[in-house]
Parts: sequence; C-alpha cells; structure tokens
Amino acid sequence: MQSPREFAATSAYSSPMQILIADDHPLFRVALAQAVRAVAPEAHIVEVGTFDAALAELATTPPADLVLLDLHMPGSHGLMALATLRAEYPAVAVVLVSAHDDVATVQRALVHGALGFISKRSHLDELHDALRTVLTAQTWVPPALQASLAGHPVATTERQLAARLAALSPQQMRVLVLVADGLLNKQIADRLGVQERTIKAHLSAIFERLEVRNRTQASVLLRSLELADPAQRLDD
Amino acid sequence: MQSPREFAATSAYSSPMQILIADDHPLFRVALAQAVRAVAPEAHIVEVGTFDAALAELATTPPADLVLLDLHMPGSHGLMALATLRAEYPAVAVVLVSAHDDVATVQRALVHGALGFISKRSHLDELHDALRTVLTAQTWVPPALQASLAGHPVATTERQLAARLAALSPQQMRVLVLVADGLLNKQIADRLGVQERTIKAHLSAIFERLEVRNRTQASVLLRSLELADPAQRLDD
DNA sequence: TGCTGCATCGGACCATGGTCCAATGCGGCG
DNA sequence: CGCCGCATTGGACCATGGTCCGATGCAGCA
Repeated sequence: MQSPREFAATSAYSSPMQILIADDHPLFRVALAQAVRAVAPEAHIVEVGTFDAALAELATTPPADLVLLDLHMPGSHGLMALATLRAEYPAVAVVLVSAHDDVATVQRALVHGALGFISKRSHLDELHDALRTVLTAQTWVPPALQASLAGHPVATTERQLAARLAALSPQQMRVLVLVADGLLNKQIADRLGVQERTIKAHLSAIFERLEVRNRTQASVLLRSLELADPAQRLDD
Repeated sequence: MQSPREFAATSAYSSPMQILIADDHPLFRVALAQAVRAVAPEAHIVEVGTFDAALAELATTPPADLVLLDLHMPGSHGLMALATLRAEYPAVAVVLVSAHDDVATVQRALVHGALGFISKRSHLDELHDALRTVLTAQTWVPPALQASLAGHPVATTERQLAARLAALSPQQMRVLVLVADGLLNKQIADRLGVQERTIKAHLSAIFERLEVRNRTQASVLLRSLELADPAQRLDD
C-alpha cells in the first residue's frame, strides 16, 4: 500500500490513514470527503458537524491522523478551536478550512500550529493539490496568498501568544476554556470531576505560563484567538 | 444637550455643525473631510487618528454633533468603541466607517446604536449621498446592502446584548472597560480617582444590568463586541 | 417641590480567588 | 533506575471580589 510516506513513519505500513472532517456545512463536508477520497482512496474518513463532535471522535482509539477543521463552527469559532485541539492532541495534524482566507488569518493559523490552510474558494484541482500536500505532512497555503504571506511579517505579540498557549497542558487548556466562559472554580471542578483545590492549582500554573495575574486577564488572552479581526498591526 | 434626532434642525440658526472624523488612515481621513466639506461647507471639522484622541476631542465643549468613526483603530476596534462612545455621549450621533461592510456587521452596528454605516468602498457620489443623509439625522446604509439587510433578521441575543450594554451609565461603562482589561478593583479605582468601595458599588450595579454574576462574565459580554464574527452565540 | 437616577462613600460580612508550603501516583525518557 | 512533567489533593493563609445594610450630594425633570 502506498500511504503517504512522510506522514508519521510509524503509520507508514500500519493501519490506513484516519482523517476527520469537521465542518458544519453538510454540502461542503461531503465535497471535502469526496476530494479526500480522490487523492487518498485508502483513507478512513469520518465527518462531523460540530466541534464537540470532533473532540468526541478524536477521543476514540486510534485518534485521527489529520483533521480538516472549519474555522467557523457551532461551539467554537476562530482559532480557539485550533488551540484547544492542539492542546488535547499535539500529535494530530490540523488543517484549517475556511472561506475567510485573508493573509492575516492564514498567518495566525500557521503561527498557532496549523499544518495548512485551505480556502473554501479553491477550485477542485487546487483542493486536490492542497490535500495531497498536507497528506505528506507538508504545509499548504493558498498559492494566491504565498507572495503576500512572504512579505507579511509575523507580529511578535502573536508569536508570544502562541508560545504561551502552546505551553499549557491539555487539562490546563480545558480549565482555561471554562474560565473564559465565566465559570466559577467550583463549577469547573464539578465539570471536570475533580476538587476545587485542583482547579486552583491548575490556575496558578496557568497564570504563570501565560504570564498573567488573574483569571480575567487569562480569559482575555484566550479570547483574543476568537477575534476574527484580520486587520492591524505589524507596526504599532 | 440636544438629541441626535434634532441636531440638523437646530444647527440652522445656532452654531455651525461640529463633525469629528476618527480614522487611523490619514489619506482616507482627508478624503472624508473633503467629502464633508463638499456637502456641508459650513461644518466645523476635526480629525483624529486614534480612539483616545477622539474621546479627548469629545471632552471639549461643545462636543461634536456627529462622529464618523472607523471600525478599526488603534486603541479599540470593533463595536466596543461604538458602545464606549455612546455610553459617554448619548447625544452624539455616530456613523461607522469601514471597509468591512458585510450585512451582519452593518446590522450589528445599527443594533448597537450607530446612526449609519458608510462603506469605505463607496465611490464619491455615494459617499456624498451618505453624508447628506446622516447630516439630516437619518439612517444610512450602503444601498447594495439594503435588500439583504431587510431579509436578515436581527438575532435576539444581539438585541439583548445591546439593550444591556446601553443600560450602563457612562461611569459604569468606564469601569467595565477596565475590568475587561483584567485590572483589579484597586487599580480601576486609582485610574478613575475614586475609592475601591465605589468600584465595588459600580460593579454590583453592572452585574445586575448585564445579568451576569462576576467580572469575568461581564468582560466576556463586553468583548463579544470585538468579535468580527457575527455568528451564533448559543447558551449552554 | 418632590421624584429619580447618578456617583460617591462607609461598615460589616461572606464568598471566591489565589499562593505557599507540601505530598502522592503515574507515565515517558535518557 | 532516576528524573521530570502531569495531575491530583491537603492545610493554612491572605487577598480580592462581591453583597447587604445604609448614607450624602447633585442634576434633571414632572
């Protein structure tokens, strides 16, 4: 069998590639699945329509090798989904799929650990190219954006933000997400099935890694991932 | 202080119309000013490049009658600037100016109290029409969007959000903004030159009006104005 | 003139958040 | 095997947040 070589030397001759497609638009979901089958007939494909369903699917064993993740989905939009997913499953490759394909958004996605960015406005042949590329574990961005991407320096603050969030453990990220929803420590503890004391310990660690001093600042940091605001600001 | 619905009538025989142009793009700023002069030669125009400068200018007496406010500016982007400004100066008419002219954004702006929405992609004659319209205290939206705007129902949650935020007093809004920046009560008190007690009192009132139970939830509410993503926000 | 909302404070009180000390078990890794 | 990061919890302790009782002065308004 000719499974993609570069992709995890471990899975090269083991089980077939597992691909998870997460998109709330059914039509586009099947279109994506068909495109995947066209370039990787042996892949095992699972489709979901919500972010929670994606997490549930990834919880199965073995988890997917590659996730095609829509940027705008019920339950979580923006880069928060990417950060959450990468905290939980660092080994899983995530490719973002979105119609919101401006340079800044694509760049933020890459900085925050996405393997690639597929524009929903791609035509079929470009989509095939994109899938073939990411299936070999290589970065892919829309060709039309490559030039402007090169001339678009990554903001230092964005790098720092990505580095800090990436330093969180899976459980810490879960806690942070609930904090950013405005829940009390006790509520978070119940939700995660642990003692409130444990949540406090996690929060102390989270504050240290995020370099903030209280929960409000931490939630501001996390929620800055949701800002779809493409504009600004390399210079100020 | 005069109501925004009457300023056109009163300006006929009182002092000339005061217009504040707030945009961080110098070129567009002068273009706007020139367009204003073309349709209202007697108007007194002031230009600023940051949101803070806009607030400072409005603090002068008499304050401007009309503000042309860019959606994306250093210091505050998104609808948070609109909410802040309207809380501080309820009598001032605010017209948003942005290139981000999708239906959802325009509609959110109107729901949150903007008098109009001018697209930066307008041509000169359309810009003139827009300015003439808002100068008579009438709502203006890009003609190209009017049809889709009509068929685009306003989300109930968005209305509620606007109603709650609009219920805040000027000082309460100032406190909320600082809370959403992650500041401690003591720091907010120092910043506003009052006792920490007073901040606590304000916060209790804020929580009641926003129908939340702690500062983190309140800041989530305010920061949801920054989300360029108009999408769904379902309660869990 | 009363009424209402705003903004400011006070005391007492309790809840929540957060830190510093420490410990245990677990699993990966050199 | 020892080391380290992760997750969990405990006790003690303090800081901060938040509420409930009140109060004052002020400005606008019917």
